[in-house]
Amino acid sequence: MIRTHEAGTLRRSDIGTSVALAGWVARRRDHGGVAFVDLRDGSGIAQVVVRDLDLSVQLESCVRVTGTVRERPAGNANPDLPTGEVDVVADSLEVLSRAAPLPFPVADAGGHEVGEEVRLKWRYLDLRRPAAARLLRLRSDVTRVIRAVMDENRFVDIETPYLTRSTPEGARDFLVPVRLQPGCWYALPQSPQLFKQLLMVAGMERYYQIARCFRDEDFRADRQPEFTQLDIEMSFLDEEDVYALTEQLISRVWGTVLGVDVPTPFRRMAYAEAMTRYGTDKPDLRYGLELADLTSYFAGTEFRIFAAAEHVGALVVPGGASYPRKQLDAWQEWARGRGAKGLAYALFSTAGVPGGGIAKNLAEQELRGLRAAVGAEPGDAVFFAAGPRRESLELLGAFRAAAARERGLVPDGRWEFLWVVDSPMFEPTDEGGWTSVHHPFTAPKPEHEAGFADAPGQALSRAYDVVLNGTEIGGGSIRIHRAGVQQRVFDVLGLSRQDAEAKFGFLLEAFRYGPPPHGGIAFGLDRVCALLGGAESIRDVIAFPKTASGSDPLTGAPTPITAGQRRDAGIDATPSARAHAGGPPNLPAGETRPDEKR
RNA sequence: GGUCCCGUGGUGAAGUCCGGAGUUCACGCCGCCCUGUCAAGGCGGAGGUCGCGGGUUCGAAUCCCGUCGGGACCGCCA
Repeated sequence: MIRTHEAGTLRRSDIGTSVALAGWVARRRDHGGVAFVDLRDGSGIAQVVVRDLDLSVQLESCVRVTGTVRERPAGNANPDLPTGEVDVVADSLEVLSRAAPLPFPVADAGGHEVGEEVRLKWRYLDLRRPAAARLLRLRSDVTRVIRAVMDENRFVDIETPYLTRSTPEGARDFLVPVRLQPGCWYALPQSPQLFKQLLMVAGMERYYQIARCFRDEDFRADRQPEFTQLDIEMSFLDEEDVYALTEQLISRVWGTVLGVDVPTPFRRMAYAEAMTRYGTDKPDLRYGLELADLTSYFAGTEFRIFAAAEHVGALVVPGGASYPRKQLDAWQEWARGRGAKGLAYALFSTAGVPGGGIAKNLAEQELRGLRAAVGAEPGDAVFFAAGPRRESLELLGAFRAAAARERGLVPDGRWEFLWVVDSPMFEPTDEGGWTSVHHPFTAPKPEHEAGFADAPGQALSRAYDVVLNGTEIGGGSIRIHRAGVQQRVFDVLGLSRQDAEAKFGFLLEAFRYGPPPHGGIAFGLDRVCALLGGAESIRDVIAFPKTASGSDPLTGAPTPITAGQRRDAGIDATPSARAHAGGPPNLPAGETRPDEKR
């Protein structure tokens, strides 16, 4: 090594030692006769004292310094630095490589944020900043703990293909042309779902993988076209085995990475209860603010909007009576942005009397009992949503989260884990049919196994989601392992035998050979790391993330291809009859083969 | 596919609503001064197609239309 010590490790005990350091010039303070250089390497920063040496070097140049560790003169220690009691008096300073003028300040001078696009274009400079580098190191800590726990539980780490065919998730696939079979395409996996089930048929019993997944859908702050799952599948298990393993994993990760003690077991809540109390299937339990159901309270009301509604829900906003007009209008605008007509409200005066908003539309005795009915205090505001039950609940659920943020009711440093269980197997489609809430291989609860086909809307599944602070960080299910049950699910989904065969015939074939009862779970590793690190976006925990339009400012990807590449890849080729006969084409879910349409 | 916000020297912002000379602030950069700073300090200086195109106007960073890029959200992502 060309250095003897790491800069951030120097302490009083090193005083008197001759050292060689190598790193980057983070900052320079030149007093003429004496100058100070903050030398940064991966371990931290040490101050180098330079006299009579050439310092004419751009910040962020890479340098090697030799010198002696000295105690700083009395009164000159810097308590903000771990190395602040010492400095290195340089006797040589060698420029290993010069830096060009910087596109943005790497050391956070001025305290201002740098635009994300600029940081991503020079991501390698961005990552020199300790705050950015910290998140990648944290991610590495997380995966190390995960692998340790999975190993202790005798799980087998197995890689599955990235060049494959469509899996049954509902998202669009990324496609890869196949030169050797012009006109044929691989799909990148949306998850290893089918492969891990095949591995259970294969008798691997305990599988896990930290797997890249690909989905060609629009972005969000917590979505990227490629993202990472911790993917787990087990044979001969029931839900409790998944819960126990998950809780062990999470408490170890939180304990090791953050030093936080996560109590187990986690709370559990039925899907229906979560929807009713919080208006979402991933409630944030760091604060109260539960929804109120006023449907029966307003059963006989003269107020048409409430009288006509299937459901009248309400949310009390503490202190909301003092909202200025502007804020009340902003909430209306917020609701319209979510496709609602608005958010009716009433304000409780300090005497507890409701007024404002829709109060004038309500009868005397309705107003009199309102505060007790919704559980409001004087000075609070109550907001109403009336309409179809699910829509009303979801609007209030979203409003609950927004209002909690706006009111400052979301506490820092709390980790509220929750299992959401007993979710429905199916939900209605716009076309009047049914679609899987989870995926088509999710087993029904035993009490719904016989009758789920007769009342698909009532059937509950053996699916489970882990929710943390209002974010879904993982989900999975016990799978169907019996052909008859699987066939009845396909029937409910309106999937013909032919379609089922075309989409995942290879899985059904595998299930003819004694598949074990099995199930599993997958965690969104990027989200987990973002939450652990306090990052605002999963982009911050990905080394080289993409922007919202899917481009990478650093490499410039994606790029057009040349005519030659296009020809070689066989993009425009018609698949040969032989290739076509080799198997059904990669088709998006819900579409039939072109030849079946005729 | 839709809604909203943003785009101004290298960086971050103000200026835009209400048109009047590229104006301002902080950081960075260049030069000079400075022997204990740590966001060092002082003095001086350079640096801008106001994302791009079109329109309105005597005159556009500012108003209008379009477009590109970034971000947030809805749809979508089981």
